[in-house]
Amino acid sequence: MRTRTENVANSLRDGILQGRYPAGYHLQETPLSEEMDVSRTPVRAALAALAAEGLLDYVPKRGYSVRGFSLAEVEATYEIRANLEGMACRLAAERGLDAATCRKLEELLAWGDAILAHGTLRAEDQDDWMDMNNRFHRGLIDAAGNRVLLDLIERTYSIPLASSRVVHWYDYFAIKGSHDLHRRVFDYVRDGRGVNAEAAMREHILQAIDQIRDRLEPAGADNVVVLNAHPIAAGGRDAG
Amino acid sequence: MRTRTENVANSLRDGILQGRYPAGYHLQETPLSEEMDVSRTPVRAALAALAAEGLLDYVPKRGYSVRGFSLAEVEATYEIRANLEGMACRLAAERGLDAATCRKLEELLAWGDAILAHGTLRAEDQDDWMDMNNRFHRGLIDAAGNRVLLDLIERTYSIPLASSRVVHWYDYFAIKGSHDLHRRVFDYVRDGRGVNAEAAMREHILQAIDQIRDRLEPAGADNVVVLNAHPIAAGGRDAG
DNA sequence: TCCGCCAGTCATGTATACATGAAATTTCAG
DNA sequence: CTGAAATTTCATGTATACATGACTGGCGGA
Repeated sequence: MRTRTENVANSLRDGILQGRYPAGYHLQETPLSEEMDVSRTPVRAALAALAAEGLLDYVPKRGYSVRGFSLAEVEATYEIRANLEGMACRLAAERGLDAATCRKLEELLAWGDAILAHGTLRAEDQDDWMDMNNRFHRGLIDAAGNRVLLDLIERTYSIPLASSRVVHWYDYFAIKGSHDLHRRVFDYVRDGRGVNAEAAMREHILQAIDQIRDRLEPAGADNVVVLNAHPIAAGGRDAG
Repeated sequence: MRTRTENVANSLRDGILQGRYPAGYHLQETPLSEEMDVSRTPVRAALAALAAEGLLDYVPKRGYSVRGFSLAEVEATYEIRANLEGMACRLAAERGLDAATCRKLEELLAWGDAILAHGTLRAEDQDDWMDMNNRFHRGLIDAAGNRVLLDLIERTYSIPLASSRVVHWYDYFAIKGSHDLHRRVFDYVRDGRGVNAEAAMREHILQAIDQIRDRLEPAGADNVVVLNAHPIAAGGRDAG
């Protein structure tokens, strides 16, 4: 973290993703600047950045409010991610992996093997898994060598329930299946089989939708803070 | 245009898309604020907004530079747009068109019929066509009722050569073919045939890639200002 | 009682001064 | 003359004061 703007943006992003600021909440510059002990300038810049990421709604002269997401939007996000990351794998396969990338991905797969070797999901491994998973996906996306694709994929990660920090860490066999697909994707990419790589990555990501749905529907959609948006409405300055 | 920030952003966006600021050009706050006769504050906000749109590169403490796009990136953008807008049509078909939307889309199709009725492409019709085309696509996307999808699609429009302002207005039969596909897409959506609607929209957008390629390759990629990025490099403060 | 106008309040928009730190230049040792 | 360290320069980062305009609440008329 270099600039205060970045600090504030990270702090706000955490707050939003953790649900500390509920959907519709009106984020005001002055209170935030006092809480964070900076001036309004970096707060304004951070709010603008988060709005551009899609986490906030913005209306000129009215300010920023926390955006909500419907279950349909979360599902669409996963479907889109599946398409985009699948495409990235296809491009990476067509382009070919350089030796360093190949080695790095193999190491990440070995890391995954190590985590799963216990035969059960240990809570203390969850962060490691998330880290490994993010690096693996990112490695493949980078291997596609297409920044437009990277940008759009990153944007799908910014949607709360589709965030790369969300790991559905409760079913050993689901995680194991994920890892197996990682390996298959890698093999396909390495062997230049773009179409197969694309399909395998799509399958891998689309599985996550079911996990999301399984988790949300029994709980009821209202239980999820990020759902059901209430953008700043006329006639309610501090609505939220 | 309400705020100065928006004015500056629009002005800069035009300049970038028209190639007045070449790829790699370092946009500095003070000179811009003097040119545009505003303070640095709205200029900064506008630069941040354009960077978030993906038109500029940003490095903390170094500033903003015009981003370049490779032909591969432009092609990928169209492929992605084809997927996303196809998906939008599928969702719209599954959801069903309300009467007002249905009527509006039919009017837009009739507008297209009228433009093409001359049997030849008249230069003065180009803006009308672009307007009609944008409204038609936007109408379908809105009908999908999914803002995440809308956001991502809009982002694909912000890439220079994939911008909604680019119309390949030089081949009557290509335009006529476009229009016929519009009509087929609409019919499928209206009739609730989501899969067909998706396929037709994909076909429609993927055709544009060929037109882009046909236009760029004979001219040589270097002829195109937005290609071949030169992001701000270490050792070149005013590198351009 | 209800509607609409008016002024007050306050959040956002903008200008400007100062702080910070990266790049360019100069200086000096070898 | 070469190279590196110190200095200078200046663009960006931040704080703060002021401007603008949207919501609020009260007043008066219907």
